[in-house]
Amino acid sequence: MPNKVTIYDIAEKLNITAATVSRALNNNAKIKESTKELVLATAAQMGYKQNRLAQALKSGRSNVVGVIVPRIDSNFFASAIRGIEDELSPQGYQVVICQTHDDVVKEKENLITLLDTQVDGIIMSLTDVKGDNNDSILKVLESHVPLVFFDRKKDFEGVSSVTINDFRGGYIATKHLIDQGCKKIAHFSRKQPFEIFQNRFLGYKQALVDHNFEYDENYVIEVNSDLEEGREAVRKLMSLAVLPDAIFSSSDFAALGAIQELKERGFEIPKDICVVGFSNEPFTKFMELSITSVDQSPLEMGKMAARVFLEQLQSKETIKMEKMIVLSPELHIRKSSNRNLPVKE
Amino acid sequence: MPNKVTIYDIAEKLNITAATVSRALNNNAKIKESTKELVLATAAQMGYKQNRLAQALKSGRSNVVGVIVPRIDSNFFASAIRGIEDELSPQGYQVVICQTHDDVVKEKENLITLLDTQVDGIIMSLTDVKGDNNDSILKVLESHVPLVFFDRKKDFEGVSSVTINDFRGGYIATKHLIDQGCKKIAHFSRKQPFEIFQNRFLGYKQALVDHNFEYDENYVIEVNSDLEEGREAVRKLMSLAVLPDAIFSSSDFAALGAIQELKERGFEIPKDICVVGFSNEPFTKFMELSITSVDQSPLEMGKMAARVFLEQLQSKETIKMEKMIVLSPELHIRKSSNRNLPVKE
DNA sequence: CTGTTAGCGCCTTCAT
DNA sequence: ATGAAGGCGCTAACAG
Repeated sequence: MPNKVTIYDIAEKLNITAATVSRALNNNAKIKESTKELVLATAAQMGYKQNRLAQALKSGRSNVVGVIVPRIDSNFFASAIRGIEDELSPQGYQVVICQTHDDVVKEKENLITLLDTQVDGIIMSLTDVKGDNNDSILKVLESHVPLVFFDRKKDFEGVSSVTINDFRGGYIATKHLIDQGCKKIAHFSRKQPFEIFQNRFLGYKQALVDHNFEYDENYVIEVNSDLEEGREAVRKLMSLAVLPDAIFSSSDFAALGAIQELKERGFEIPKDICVVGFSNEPFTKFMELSITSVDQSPLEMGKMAARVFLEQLQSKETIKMEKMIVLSPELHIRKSSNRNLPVKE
Repeated sequence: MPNKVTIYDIAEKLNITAATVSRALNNNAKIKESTKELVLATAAQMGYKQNRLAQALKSGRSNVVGVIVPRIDSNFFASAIRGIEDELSPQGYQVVICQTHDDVVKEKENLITLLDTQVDGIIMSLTDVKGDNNDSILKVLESHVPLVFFDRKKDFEGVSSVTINDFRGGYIATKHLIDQGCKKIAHFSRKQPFEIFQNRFLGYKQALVDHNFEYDENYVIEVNSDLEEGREAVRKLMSLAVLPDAIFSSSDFAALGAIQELKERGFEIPKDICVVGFSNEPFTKFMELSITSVDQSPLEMGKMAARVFLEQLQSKETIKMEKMIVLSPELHIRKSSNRNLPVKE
C-alpha cells in the first residue's frame, strides 16, 4: 500500500481543512502565502504524494496518452515514440505504448483497452488498412478522445495526421537513380495499400515520366517489409526480358534481401544494379555495403504528432478540422547506389 | 467525455440500486440469476464501460505495471517487453514502458513517475550501476510495490530477478573459439560493471583456464555497446606484441565495429580472426558476413519476469525472499567464427 | 483567505 | 437477494 498520507492527514496536523491544503498544493486560489508555505513544508516532511488516481477520477482526465504502433523494435517507431515522449512527458503525461504486431485484431483490442483506461488521447500509426477496425476508430471519435495519426494514416473527418512527403521521397530516390545513369528502374511497393506507400509509388512514377522513362508495371512488385520478400521480388524480376539496373524499395528490409539475393546471383552492386531503400534504418548505414535510403525523421514526426495532440486538447472549439503536417524526407546516399565512389578493393 | 453511462444510470433504468448492479457486474455476491442477466443485458445495451479510474481509486490497485529499460529500439529489450506484455495483458494489466536512454537521472525520474502513478509493480533492467539511484529503488521497496529485475540486475533484499546464465554464455562462446583453433582470444567486456557482464567475463576466463590457455588482462578491453567503441578496441589490440586471432565481444554492436575495422585493416574473417558477439541481435544474422552470437532468449526472459511478478503479487506472505531465475544461453554459430565452412568465393 | 459541502464512479459492510 | 450508507482522495462551488 503506497502513500498513506493524504491531504486530510496534513490538514489534521495543521488544524486546517483539506480544501485549504488542496489549494495550497495547487497554489491555485488565493491563499495566504504563509499557510501555503507551511502546507508545502509539512507535506514534504510527511512524504505526501498526490494520488493521481483520485485526481483523475475527479477531473475526468487520466493524463495518460496511448500510442499504438505495429511494433517497437524498428528504429522508425522507436524513434517516433521517443519524440512523442520528449514532448509529452514534460507536460505531465504518461505515455503507454501498445503494439499490434501487424495484427488487426490486436489493434482493435488495443483501441478498446485504451478507451477503457480512459486515456486522454491516442496517437497511432495504423495497422489496419482495409477498414476492419473503422468501427473502433469511430468509437474513439465518438468518445471525443483526441486522435492523431502519424505515418500510416487513413482519412477520417476530424483526425489530424503527421507524415512525411512520401511522394517526394519516392521522387528523389528515383531521380537519384536516374542521375546515377540507371535506365531500367524497378520499384518494390508495399502490400498494404496505405496512402504513404501509394505516394512513394506515385513519386517514383512521376520521376520516370519527368525524365522520359517508360513506366512498366511489370517492374513494380509488392512486398512486405522483410528480407525474404525482397529476395522473392528479385527472383520475379529475373524472369523479365530486360533486367532492371536499379531497385527503389519502399522497405529497407526488402532492399537488404534484394541485395543478398543479387549478390548470390553474381551481380555487383552498385555497378550492375543500384539499390535504394526507405526509412534509413540504422543497419543501412553499417552494412559492409551500406544502403542508400530515404530518411523519415521519425523523431521529428513523433514530436509533431504530440504537438498536434496538445493543440487539439487546447482548442475547445467544437469545429471539426483536420491538420495535416507533412515533413520533408531526406535522401542519404550510400554505397549501394553510388557509382561515383572510387572503387576500393 | 468518454463513457457517460454509470452503474447508476443502469440502476435507475431497472429500478434497482447501484449496489445490485455492481454485484451483478462482478458476479460476486449472491444475486438472483435473473436480475444478473438482466443487468448484464441492459449494461451491454446501454454501452456501459467500467470506469477503471474509479475502481482503481476504490481498490487501491491501478492494474498498471511499469517497465523500465535503457531503450526499446534494440531487439533484446523489445522482445523482452513483448514477453512481459504477452503474460500480463491477459491478466488485465496495462503495461507502461519507460526508457532511460542510459541516463541515470532519467531512470530516477521514471521510478518516481511510476510510483506517483501508483503502478502495481515495476519490472526493470537497470541503467544505474553505481548506486546513484539506490534511494529511489529503496523507495519502491518501502512502498511495497513489487519489483523484479531482468538482465541488468543488482542485489537488493527481497528483489527477484531473471537473467540468463551469463557465465555459461561467456564460457560456451570462448570454448567455441578454442574449438575453432584460436590461440589468442581477446574479450570485449562492458564499461558498466553489471553482474551480467562480469559473469560473461568470468566465463571467458574459466574457459581459458580449463583449456590451459594463459589469461592476459591486456586482451580484455572495456567498451560500450556501439560500433565506434568496437573499432577503437581493435585499434588498441593492434598495439599488442602478439595479435589476437579471436574476439569474444559482450556486445553485438561492438563486435560489428570490430569486424569493420579489421576488414579495413586487411584481416580476413574468420580465417585470420574469429569474432563472436552477444545478444543475437537480428543484424548479426543478416550481415553479408553473419556474426556468431549468444542468444539470450529475451522473449522467455520477459515472460518469466512477468510470471515472477504475478507470483509475488499472489503470495501475501510478508516473508522477504528473492527468487533468482536463470535461463540458459544458446550459441548461434555463423560465418564470423566458423572456419569449417566451405570457402565460397 | 478559509471552511463547508458535495460528488467523481465504484465497491463493500451492515442491515433488512 | 437487495437496499442504504459511507468512503477511496481530491477538487470546485458556494458560502462566509
